[in-house]
Order: sequence, then structure tokens, then C-alpha cells
Amino acid sequence: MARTVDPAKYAAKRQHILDCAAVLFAQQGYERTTTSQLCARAGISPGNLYHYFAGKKQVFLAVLTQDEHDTHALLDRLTQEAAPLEALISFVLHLARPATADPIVPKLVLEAMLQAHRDPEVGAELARVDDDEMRGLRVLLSRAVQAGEADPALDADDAAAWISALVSAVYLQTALAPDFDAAQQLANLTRTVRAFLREA
Amino acid sequence: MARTVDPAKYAAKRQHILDCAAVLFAQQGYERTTTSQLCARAGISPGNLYHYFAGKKQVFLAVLTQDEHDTHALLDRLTQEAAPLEALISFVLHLARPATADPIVPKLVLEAMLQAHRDPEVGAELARVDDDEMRGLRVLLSRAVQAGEADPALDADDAAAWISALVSAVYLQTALAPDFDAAQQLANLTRTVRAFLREA
DNA sequence: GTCTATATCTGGATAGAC
DNA sequence: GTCTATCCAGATATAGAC
Repeated sequence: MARTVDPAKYAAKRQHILDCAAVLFAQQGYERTTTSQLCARAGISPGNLYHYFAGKKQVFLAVLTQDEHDTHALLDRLTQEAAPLEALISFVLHLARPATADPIVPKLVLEAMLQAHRDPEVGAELARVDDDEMRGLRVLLSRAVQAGEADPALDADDAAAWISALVSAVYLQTALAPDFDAAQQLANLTRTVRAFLREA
Repeated sequence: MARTVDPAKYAAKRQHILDCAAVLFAQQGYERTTTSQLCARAGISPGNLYHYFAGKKQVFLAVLTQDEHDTHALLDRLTQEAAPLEALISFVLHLARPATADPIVPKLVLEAMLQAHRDPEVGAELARVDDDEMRGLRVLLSRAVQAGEADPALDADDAAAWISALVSAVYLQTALAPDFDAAQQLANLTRTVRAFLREA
């Protein structure tokens, strides 16, 4: 019984630090958030932070990777649905909903996007997630085209990229204009996607 | 004839500094661009920078405010056109086009957006520009509705905000995926706006 | 494991000669 | 007006006691 540490406590504290960091990074951005601020908010000493993370950047990366919504499981379900267009809409909503759920999420995502093309490590992390999204969009989109529910003149890659951009627009707008109505945002998004896919 | 300085030379050098700063801020962001880097690139000494700007932040603000495309003149023309919907589309293109013209523009705009909700001074500056855009969109949109060219069920404020978000999406996508085709982007945007405004 | 104290470095801005 | 040299603040990360 000579266990020195309680792994559960360790994990809990680590998580606590991540939660605090997420708020600060979202509010202030990565660069102007200092480790002192983080430690103060988490209620730990500056030195103690380094027992949980190798440095500030590792904290940031950990924040970004912590909640990977399992798109894979959902995607498997959706690709077998009878109504491809509705499946696509469901997927789009799944991608956009986190933006409206917690106000710090869109800010964090934007921060990550900007850091991504400045820091290769962050970029690699984001690219992985984005790839999954794009692949899912392409698959569902081509199914919708085959079923005659979307304009066959659309280029699959291009249309998927654009729909992804539309989702990003929701994140952007939610982050920058927090007073804007979340439900209305999602309604606009679905209306837009549907209209975009319809034949011209 | 005892003029000590040539005002034209002064202005030219100031502009040169701004050009250099714009590139650095776009590539690296505001925070991680140092005054030393800026001076090195501009070919001036650290001290000399402060003869042209009061500080780093003032350089950033000057970069943001330097080219205010005169939306007002265009707007006056467009509000008198016979075809309101086409006028609206023209306006949207006018707003989006800078994103595709110079690759540093969209990055700079995004950087400004993020800084805006962290620094009130930047925020005030951006809000002024955004206000003009939104006002223009609302006016043109309501004219289109009156002419029966847009869905009358749309809420003017909400729809204008959403169209503005769509424009932002072009900036976002251009900044983050520079390999993406500019013309295609604008085509997607107009198609999307048109489709969004059509009756459901 | 957690603290306090501090080393080390870097950045923005200034002083003062030329 | 422009330079060189430097100050001072603040940030990350480490050392070492408890």
C-alpha cells in the first residue's frame, strides 16, 4: 500500500488546470495569457504547473485535443440513413452546435485556427480534425447527389470546402457577436446549406 | 526656405514602415511580432521607430485604418440602381473582393477581429467599419424585399448579419486555405447569397 | 508533490550622442 | 532624424527546501 500518488487526484487536478486554461486562452488568446495568470486561477504555484505539463504550449495543445467529439460514430450512422440530404444537414448541425453551446468554445476554436498557421504543431492537430470533417462532408454530399437531392453540377471537393466554411462562419459570428441568437444562427445555416445545394 | 524636413519623405517612410508591419502582423500576428523584427525589416533602428509612431499598438491601428475603401460612395450609387438584388450582390462582392486580391489582407482582417474583442481601441475601430457595412446591407436588402426580389419573411437585421457572416467566411477560408481558388470562392458566395434570399 | 525564490531571457520603450 | 546603448518590466522555466 505504498502508493505515493492517487492517480485519480492527479488526473482531476490536471483537468482542473485545463479548464482554467481554456477560459483564459479563450478570453485573452494564447500569447497574452501568462503562466502566472493560469497558476493564480488554478490555485497552484508557478513551479507546480510543470509537474503536470512540460510548458505553456503543451497546456494549449492539451486544451485543444481534450474533447474530440466522436464524429466517426455519428458518421457511420449517417451514411446508412435513407435520406442523404437530411443526413448531411444533421452532420452540419453536429459540426456547428458546439459553437452555440458554450460561449468559450468558438473563441477557442478561432484562436486555434490562427495559431495553426503559425505553429506547425498546432497546425497538425487542427488539420487532423478538419480532415475528418471534410471527408464526412464529401461522402454525405456525394450520396445526396446520387439520390438526386443535390445539384449534380456541384464539384464535391469544392462544395464540401464551402460548406465547411459556412460552419466556420457560425463560429466566427458567435465568437465576435455573442449577443447574437444561437438558434437563429443554426436556422440560417441550415437554410443556407439547403439553398446552396438546390439546383440553381 | 529653412524647412528642416521634407514632409513627403517623412510620409513615405512612415508608409514604408506600415507596409512592413502589415506583412509581419499578417504572418505572425500582433503579439508575436516584435518591434525589433519590424525595425529590422523596415531597415531602421529601434529608436527611430518612435519618431513615427508612439508605440507598437499605434502601428497596428495605423495599419488597420490605412485603407478604408470608400463604401459610402459606392453605396450611394447602388441605392439608386434599378435592380435592387443585383445591387446587393454587387455590394457583397465589393465587401468580399479585398480578401481575394492580396493574400495578406484576409490574415490581417482575422487578426484584427480577434484583437478587437480583447482591446477596446481595436474594437472601436472595427465596429465603425462593420457598422457601415451592416447599414449598407440592411438598406439594399430592404429595397430588394420591397421590389419582390427577396423573401419578405426574412428579418432585415438578422439577414444582414448573416450575409455579413458569409462574407467573413470568405476571409476566413482565404486566410486559412490559401491554395483555394479565389474566383471559385466569390462564385460560391454569390450563389449562396442568392439562394439564401430566395423564398424557401 | 507542492511550495518559495530566483535565474535567465526577451521585449518594449527611452536616453543621449551625433 | 537617426543611431547605439541601455533600462526596466514581465514572462518562462528551474532550483531546492519542506
